[in-house]
Amino acid sequence: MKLTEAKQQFISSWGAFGTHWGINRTMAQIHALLLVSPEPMTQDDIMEELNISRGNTNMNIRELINWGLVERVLLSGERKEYFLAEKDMWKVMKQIVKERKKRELEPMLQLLDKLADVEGDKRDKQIRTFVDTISSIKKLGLQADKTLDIMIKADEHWFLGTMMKFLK
Amino acid sequence: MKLTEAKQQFISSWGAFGTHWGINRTMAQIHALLLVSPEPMTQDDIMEELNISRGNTNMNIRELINWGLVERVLLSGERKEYFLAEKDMWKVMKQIVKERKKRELEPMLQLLDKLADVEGDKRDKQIRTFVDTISSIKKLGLQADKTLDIMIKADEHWFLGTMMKFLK
DNA sequence: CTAATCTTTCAATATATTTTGAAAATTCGA
DNA sequence: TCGAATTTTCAAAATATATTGAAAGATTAG
Repeated sequence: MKLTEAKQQFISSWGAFGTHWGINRTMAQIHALLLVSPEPMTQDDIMEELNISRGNTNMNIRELINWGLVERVLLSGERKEYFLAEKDMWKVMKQIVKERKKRELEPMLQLLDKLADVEGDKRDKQIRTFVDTISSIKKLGLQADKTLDIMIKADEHWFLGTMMKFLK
Repeated sequence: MKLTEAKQQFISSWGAFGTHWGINRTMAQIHALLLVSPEPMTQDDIMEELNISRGNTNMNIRELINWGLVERVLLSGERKEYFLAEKDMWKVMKQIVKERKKRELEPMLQLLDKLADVEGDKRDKQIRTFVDTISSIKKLGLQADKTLDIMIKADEHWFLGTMMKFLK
């Protein structure tokens, strides 16, 4: 397969993939494009390559920067901004995990805390089921929270190596 | 907090949560409702409780069944179908992981395999970056695949116990 | 300071997804 | 087998989300 075709396929699949994870197609496509680009790219480069509008490009680059996946680069002597994606996929994964944990898991755990102490007779079946469900979700959530925290801090080799030994 | 309010909040947040994970709001809400319901419920019960149409209810219940999160229950002497959610959250999580792995991770790994052998001079910077990126995504993906497989087969106590030892 | 270049915003538009509800299909008791 | 009860389907409508592009805002070279 030729590079151009492979690149197209990668960008398009990464985009489709993103939509399953609550990330919009364009954001994922820009990310994919920058991931396989050896050099930093400008907004215009990206617009042209993906055939999308200036506004759309701008918004989604910004979002990628918020997620910590892309950084602005200033090339000396150039007026334009260039954009560069983090290429170390372990770091990329940790960054995504970190953000999603902050944006989703942590608020959910807070909510579960509030919901856990519902009033009423604990012998009531409705109440008991509610409390039990909430508390088992919370237990699993806390477990995940801890595990992810360690992963976020970990070095790739240590983490994967140790993990593999344990899970064998 | 009263049970009714707590339930409302749980259902509504679980729905919002779902949308961040590529699951539609209604499907997540029905799941939440069934998770905290001690008894199996009928389609009509669900429609009424969530104020949604018959068609919508039916479609999403079926989708939950496809995901293996809800099962049909026939109560003796009753014509109607009842629906019951798996309450063991460890099993629920394993089931979700299993399905997403099959639907998303595995196809992605297949694609990466195809993309990995792009033609061309490996000294070309474009090609090298492409190949390197693809192969490091693949490496991480395979790692995840293995880990998730172990988790899917694992018993909760063994898995969490091992994790905890590992993470200390 | 000015003008050219570049970036950001956002209302309007386009697209995609979800929901409805009525009709068709199925199921099952009598 | 009939017909009432129940489930399923799916085209149309409603809603939600993403995209455009032109205008406004910001930045910097000269």
